[in-house]
Formats: sequence, structure tokens, C-alpha cells
Amino acid sequence: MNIGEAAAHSRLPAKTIRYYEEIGLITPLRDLNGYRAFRSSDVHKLSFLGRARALGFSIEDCRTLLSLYEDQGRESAEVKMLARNQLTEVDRKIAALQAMRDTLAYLIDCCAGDHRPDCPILADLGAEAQPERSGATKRTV
Amino acid sequence: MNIGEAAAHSRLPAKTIRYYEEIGLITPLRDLNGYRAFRSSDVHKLSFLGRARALGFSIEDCRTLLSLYEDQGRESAEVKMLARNQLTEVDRKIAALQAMRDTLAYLIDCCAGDHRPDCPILADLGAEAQPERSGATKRTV
DNA sequence: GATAGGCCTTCCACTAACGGGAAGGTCAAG
DNA sequence: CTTGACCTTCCCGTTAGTGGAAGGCCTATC
Repeated sequence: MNIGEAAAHSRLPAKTIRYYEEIGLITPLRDLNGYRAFRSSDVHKLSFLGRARALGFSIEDCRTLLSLYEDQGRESAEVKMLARNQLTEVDRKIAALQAMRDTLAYLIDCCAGDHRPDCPILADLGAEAQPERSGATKRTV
Repeated sequence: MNIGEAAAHSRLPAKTIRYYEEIGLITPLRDLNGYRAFRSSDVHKLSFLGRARALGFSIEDCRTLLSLYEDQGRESAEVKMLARNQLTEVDRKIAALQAMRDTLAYLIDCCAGDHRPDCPILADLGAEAQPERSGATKRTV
């Protein structure tokens, strides 16, 4: 199977597949003409990688997950720990984004957004460092 | 004011400040010895940048915001539009992360996480492409 | 005066995870 | 034979900085 077909099956771009080979995540065979020859196990791994990446696992996490996947004697505890760490990380990111979101929404709500130059958004961004003023702006940042 | 002091006041690393100068976001003066000399307006801009970045605005957005901030005749509508786009972007990211989170939490919940090799997380990652099986796993990915 | 340390400078390399595009080889169809 | 769709490697670019080396400057101390 050539790279194009492998890409179609795994739903990964060919560029990504070449990259994954380069960093040693997969090692497809080679045809006599130099073309990569993907076995179904390779395509399977690629799909695995695509799913793990879609769950936000880093490449290095994926490398570990893949080796655990291949290791028939692994303990599920190790995988669960990885997943839990990933969940924590995702939660952290969500919380950070949520804080941004709230501040942004608040500022947008304050801004008239018309032809006048007065803008609470810029005013807030440019405000002096927070010397613990009471109730001026909702400064989450 | 030297870069160390500017860093302390703006709460940005010196490295970041040098980078911001390099890409033209600020242009501090120079002392005779070659040291950067930051005016209070420079430090003010740096704080502005720190806040805008903390809200998730890209460097290029920050460049625009800064120029709008300096432009006394700007229309607040333009700023509001930028902020709204940013809000949309943040919402998009939150939604994506939330989907990951749900799938991860589900998989973690399914996994015994003990010394046994059976692991639903790996099983799910490695499952065949979704041929619309009914009720097998909760595949969000 | 010498030296130590703590600043500051520039420059280069590196990060994550690819994407774009050039230059060129291969293959099947018409 | 040519065309067009594949494939190959190689190199550069992305975002927003971070790390480190080599070296200059400044102040204090011995």
C-alpha cells in the first residue's frame, strides 16, 4: 500500500505520515522503487496515532501508548495514569480558556463598539498595574 | 530604566521584551553603553502586551490593538470586532477541549487500571475505523 | 589595581508538530 | 511519447518565545 492509500485509510495527511516515520513512530517497508510500502499493521498504528492525537496526547505520549498497545503484558494501570494526566492537562487548559473567555465577554459587553473612540477594552488593557483598586474593572488577567 | 527593571515592572521576561523589540512592538531608546533605556511609555506598552497576550490575542492582534490604543481617533467598533473574533476563537478551543475531556473521562471510567493487561482505553484507540457500529464505544474522536 | 558578581549585549540553536513547495524519479493511460 | 498523478528527499517557515554561549559593562570588595 502506497502512502496515498495509507493516508486515505488512516485519515492522516501524507506529510504527517512521513513525519511519523522520521521520528520513529512507524517503520513501513520500502518497495524496490523506493516507495513506502505500508502493511495493514502500519495503517492500524497510524489510525491509533490519529485517535490519540485527537485526544490531545503529545507525540511522546503517543509513543508510549503505542508501545503499551503493542506490549501484551502491560498493566492497564499505566495507561490509565497517562490518560488521567492528560485529562488533568485538558482540564487545566479549559479553565485557562474559560477565564479568558469570561474576561473577553465582559469587556465586549462594556464596549459600545461604534464610531466613537472611547473603548473600555483598550482602557482596561492599558490600565495601570493592579494596585488593588476596588471595583474598577473586572480584571481577571 | 534597564531591561531588568522593565521586566520587573511589566512582569514579562527580559527575553520576551527583547523579542518584542525585535519584531517591532516596542522601540526603547539606547544608553551610550548600548543598554536599552525604557521610558515609562515603553513599560506601559509592555504591560498592555502582557494583558492582551494573557487574553489569548496573537502577536499580530496585539500589534493591531497597540496601534489602535495609540490612535486617539480610532473607532471602538474595530476593537470590539477584534475582541469578538478572539472570543469566537476561544469558544472554539474550549469546545474542542471539552470534547476531548468527555471522551477521556469516559475511557478512564471504563478502565480498571490495575495490574491486568486488559485496557479499554487502548482497545478504543486501536479499534477499527468507525463502520457505524451501534453502541459499541462512545467514540467522539 | 585586580577580581568577583551581577547585570547587560548579540547571536545562534531549539522547541511541537507539522505544512508548503521545489526538484526530480516512477508509473499507468492514452 | 507525453501527460498527469503519484512518489521521493530536502529545505524553509510557522508561533512565541526559551536556553545558552561568548563577551562587554558596572559596582563593590580586597
